[in-house]
Amino acid sequence: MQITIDIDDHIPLFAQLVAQIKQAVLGGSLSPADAMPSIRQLANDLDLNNKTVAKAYRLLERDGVIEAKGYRGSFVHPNAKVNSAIDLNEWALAKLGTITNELRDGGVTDSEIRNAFVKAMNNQNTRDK
Amino acid sequence: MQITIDIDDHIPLFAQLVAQIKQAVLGGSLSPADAMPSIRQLANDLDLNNKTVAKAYRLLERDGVIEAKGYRGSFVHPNAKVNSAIDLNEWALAKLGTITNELRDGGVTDSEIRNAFVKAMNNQNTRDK
DNA sequence: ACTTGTACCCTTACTACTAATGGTACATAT
DNA sequence: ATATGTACCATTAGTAGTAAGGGTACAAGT
Repeated sequence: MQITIDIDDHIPLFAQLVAQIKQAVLGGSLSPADAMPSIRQLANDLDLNNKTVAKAYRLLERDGVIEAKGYRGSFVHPNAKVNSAIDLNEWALAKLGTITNELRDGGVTDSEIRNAFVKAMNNQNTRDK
Repeated sequence: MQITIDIDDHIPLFAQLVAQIKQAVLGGSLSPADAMPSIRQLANDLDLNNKTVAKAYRLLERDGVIEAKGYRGSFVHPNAKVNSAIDLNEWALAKLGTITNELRDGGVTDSEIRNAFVKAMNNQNTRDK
């Protein structure tokens, strides 16, 4: 597994990590059940902060690419290859692109769309609390 | 038509104006074909900036509550009463609330939803240019 | 001349995110 | 003891939106 981080890139560091690890899985250089380097280890190797790597790992686990097993470390998920091909962000982008188009076509202002969006997000937050 | 503006209210001034004018239409104190005060006139009366009133009028016209007739002034729209009951913002809120709920249930992070949203808005902008 | 809506220019103050960093601490195991 | 993922506390700097105000100008018509 080779990972190169470009701190001058406009893509966030954690996102570069996530993308490259998914690529490694898809390319076969990472296989299911392989042990991942520990968060602290990888952060040290790549000269990143623990938090940045931890964030990437958290997202990777949510996406079913790796499995965190507490003190035993993290491992490549059994279904990693399939799950790496699924892009939640693209899904979100497509979904949101569809309605924002619909709203704009309906005459709703960009400002109003943005306002309604933050309201929608806040409603969910208070609902969950 | 009585309008009271509360500058200490958290609701934006232009929004207070829009809401109260719609209320006046629904309540019957403003009827179709009635002449609206001019933007500058109303701004003066309510001690608001021209821009604030102009923004309210722009939104009211888009909603089909008033009709702007250039140098002749603005008038209450023939279908004002029906159109005043339609709330584009509520429609937008409902639409966006549905999608954001769906995305959150799908495991997408709030941050990711927000990022995808701004991306979706930007895509539309570049598409329109 | 005067008023109408409208369209630009720009500025101010505010709000709310984001990414990233740093530090501390915890339970769970070996 | 040591290492694991994880969960808090916090700050810094940057981005991007908002509402509102100020000014200037225009064409269209009276």
